[in-house]
Amino acid sequence: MSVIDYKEIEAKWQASWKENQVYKVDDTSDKPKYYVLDMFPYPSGAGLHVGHPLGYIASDIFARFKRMRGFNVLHPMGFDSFGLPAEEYALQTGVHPAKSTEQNMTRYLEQFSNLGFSYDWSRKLFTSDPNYYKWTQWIFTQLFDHYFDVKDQVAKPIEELLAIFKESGNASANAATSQEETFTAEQWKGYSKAEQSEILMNYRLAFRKVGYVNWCEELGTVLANDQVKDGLSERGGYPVEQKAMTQWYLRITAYAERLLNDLNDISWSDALKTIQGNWIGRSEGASIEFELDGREEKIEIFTTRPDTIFGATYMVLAPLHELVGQITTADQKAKVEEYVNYVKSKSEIERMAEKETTGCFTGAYAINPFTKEKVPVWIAEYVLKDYGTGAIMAVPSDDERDNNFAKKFELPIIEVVDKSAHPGAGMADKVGTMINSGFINGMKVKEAIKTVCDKVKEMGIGESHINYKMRDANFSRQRYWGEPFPIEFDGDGVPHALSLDELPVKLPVTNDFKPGTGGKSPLSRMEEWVNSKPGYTKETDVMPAVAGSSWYYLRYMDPNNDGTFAAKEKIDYWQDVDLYVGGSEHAVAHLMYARFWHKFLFDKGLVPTNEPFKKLINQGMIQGVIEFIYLLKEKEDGLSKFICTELLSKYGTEKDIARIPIYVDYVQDYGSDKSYLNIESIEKFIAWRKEYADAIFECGYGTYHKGKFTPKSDGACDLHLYTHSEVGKMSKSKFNVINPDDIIAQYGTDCFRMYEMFLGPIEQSKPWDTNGIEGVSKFLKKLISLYVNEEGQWIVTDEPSSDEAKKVFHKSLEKIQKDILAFSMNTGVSAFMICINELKKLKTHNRDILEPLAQTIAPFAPFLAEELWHRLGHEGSIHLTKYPEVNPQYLKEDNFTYPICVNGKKRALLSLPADASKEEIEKAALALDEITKWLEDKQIIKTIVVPQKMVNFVVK
RNA sequence: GCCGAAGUGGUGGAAUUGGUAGACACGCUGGAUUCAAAAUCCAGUUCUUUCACGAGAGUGUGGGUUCGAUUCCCACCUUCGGUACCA
Repeated sequence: MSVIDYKEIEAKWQASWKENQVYKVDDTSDKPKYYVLDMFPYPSGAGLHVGHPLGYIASDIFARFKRMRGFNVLHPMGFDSFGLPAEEYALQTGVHPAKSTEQNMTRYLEQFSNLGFSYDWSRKLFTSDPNYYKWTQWIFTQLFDHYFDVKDQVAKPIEELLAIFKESGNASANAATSQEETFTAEQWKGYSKAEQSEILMNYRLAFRKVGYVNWCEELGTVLANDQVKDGLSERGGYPVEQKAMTQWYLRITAYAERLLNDLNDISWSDALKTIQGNWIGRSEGASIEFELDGREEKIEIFTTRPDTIFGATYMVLAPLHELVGQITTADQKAKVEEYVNYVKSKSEIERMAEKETTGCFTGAYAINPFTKEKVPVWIAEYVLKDYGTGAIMAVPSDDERDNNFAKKFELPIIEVVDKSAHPGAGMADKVGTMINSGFINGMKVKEAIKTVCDKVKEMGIGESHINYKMRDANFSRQRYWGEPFPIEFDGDGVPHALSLDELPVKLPVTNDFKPGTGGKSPLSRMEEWVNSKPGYTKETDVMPAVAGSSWYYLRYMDPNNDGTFAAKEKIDYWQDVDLYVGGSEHAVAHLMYARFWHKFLFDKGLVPTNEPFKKLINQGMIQGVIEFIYLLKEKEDGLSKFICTELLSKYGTEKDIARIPIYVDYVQDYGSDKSYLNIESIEKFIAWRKEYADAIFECGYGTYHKGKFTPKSDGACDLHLYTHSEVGKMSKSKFNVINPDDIIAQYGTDCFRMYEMFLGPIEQSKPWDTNGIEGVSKFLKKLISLYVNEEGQWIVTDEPSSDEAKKVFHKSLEKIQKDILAFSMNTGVSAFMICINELKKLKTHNRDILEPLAQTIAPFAPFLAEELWHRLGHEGSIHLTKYPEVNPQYLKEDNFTYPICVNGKKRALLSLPADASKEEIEKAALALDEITKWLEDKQIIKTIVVPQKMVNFVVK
């Protein structure tokens, strides 16, 4: 037992900090502001797991450091409390999501408190709170009421667009749009209200269009991608197909250019910027129309290589392209339908990952506008409906996938680019000289691209076009536990945004969360709610979880404001997030949507900055071990059968076997190569999954069935059913969540905090283990022993410390500060360990070192530091004191130890004065016996002397 | 498939702009203390070879640039994250 009882001091200081509101922050101050934000968690039923605090601890250290460095630090926390798991739980148990979510939040709050974070809890928010989602809904109505002016690159009120339509139709409007037809002012005025509304949908930043969802007929519901495995529903294993449905979307594509360009202005990692850039996927090219042989319809394609059009020997449409049904010939109809059904049974990700080349001929032919040749029109899963125009001209000579496809289906390949002058250039490289290409023969690729673009424009069949891979964001969920849309439809089915005084549209209370009919949300069945306003019906879809998280960082600035989403003067003070820390798994979705919303609010003059998160750090994930047991897909004599991993080959291939994840706690030696289930484990498993009570469990030593173990031969060992272990995300659905609670109870919060930091670089992912925690625990005890002896006596003296001890401290202080600023917390902890080891050796008990030492470690070990501070005789919190300054006087080194190398290999060490000249260094090195023996009979060709680095002799 | 990241002792990891590979810990081995254990302290611990001194090899694999490469370049392998409805 340590001389300081961490449980006692944790309770004491938690209460004291709360009572004295140590971490409460004002919205005005003479100090410079600093905003440190953590990605808020979804309050899962499994509780906060050991992966969450990794980023939270690091940002807390940073926030505490900044505070002690004289900044006014905003460091808030809240909950992303809308989400699918709570609704799934409600479906299974009948517990209302609001209730389970609240319970989970209470649990999280306790865990947060135990972790000693310096959050200003008076700013707590959660996205499922009507006082919060009122403003989420309000921002949505603003998106609905705006369009994007492409020329000015700014959002404008829809009224301005209406004025343009009335004045001169839509041809002159520079708006981001999905509208294809043009109309005149007269035509516009002649349209009905419903028709006008339909057209405006093609302009609004929040709009409705048809999109595809994962539809499961058996379950009567729409499924998340996460809930679909191998084309079957995870729950029940029923078929899932792509179903068309009218849904809400956000026109994020309008902001693509700004989202891309403004990446240059923010301090994010290059990797993350690259990911976002690739996600936006800007590509320059041309859209070109191909006529169909003997038909009215035309196929519009997008290509980045218009120069290769003479090599376009076939066309490919996305299988879900609307033209497919129209152009397919009678004799190909059956085959095409079969193929489309096959594609519909697969998720997009599965289709993209498909290694095998698949496709189907439609029977139709298009006309290459330049060669006038008839080219066959195919459909294939490698062309995606939502990318570009959902159709391509295939040029097998210059595109890898087209090439594979052409080879497989024996389609012609015409070489059109001579790359002989560019050895090593790949198919996709835009270099070479055009051949077999009519009027562009002999041109360089770049020139040919421009020439073809000009030509198609002249011919009236196309134009230069910038395409983005990024798609508009599907914003509808056919679910209950999300923000209701602030939208009502009138008698003509025209949607209207509700005004602010009608918000929030509260989620109706119900205990029945089953989906509505035809894939509609559960809300559709609540007729009273849907029809509460005479003559109107409410939208019954709800918003996705990204809605609430797209602007929450602004609400923290003014969390309780009922008159606006956040008061202007408070936003003007806090501006934006200076440092944002969160998991790398959010690299695109959340960060892209939040940037989009922020830019929209900026356009409206509601926020003063163009980007929300100045600096961002992506922490790696703490992974868990996922344990699986193998279940035969076919029952044996009507009984389920689980088999040991070692028997896998006996029972056929992976195809015949399902992998069932199991609670890691049930598994013996989990995570190791030899993880296994014994009889006790199986009994726990059966108690949990009662449907397997009758199952047979077979391992190499025997079988277990209904409580009885039958060995295979006499004297066989116990049951050892080996399991399959994998490393993966910690998740409730994988039954592998490890909570920090037990570790904190055993070692204390300060130790847990420092251990998580000691694990390794913050950005790196790694599986959780507690192997090294003893070392950190010992370190803290050693630290305490500088202040208090084993008998519990206070041993700090007022005598001045030695220069040697001061040197140790100030060198450590310098390193630690540098590490905190670089977010290199693991090396910071190491620096503390080295510092304490040396101070211990020097028997340092002097107040002039131990006081600043306590302040130095305060951001890392807040409880212990506070306790020591008070025992040192101070009133008030250590966390509100000023961080110690480095005294450069103690950083100087008199000597440097040189490695002396021969041919790059270290042969000796030599300590010399730090200011020794090159000549002196060389001379001293050559005098060493260890070196002369390597130089005998050899000739020195070159001598490299780098002061304060090394010496190298090159010999022959 | 595509995009991004990582790969260093038995383990987690360290190593300024290319300059002593393995800091700091865990584990292990031996010793001290103890009736014994825990705890604590001391010493050792990349591998091969050697009684030892020493020598050789070594940062996922294969090449390259350099006096010198964990670090830079090329090709590949493995693992993890994302891939638009998990959050």
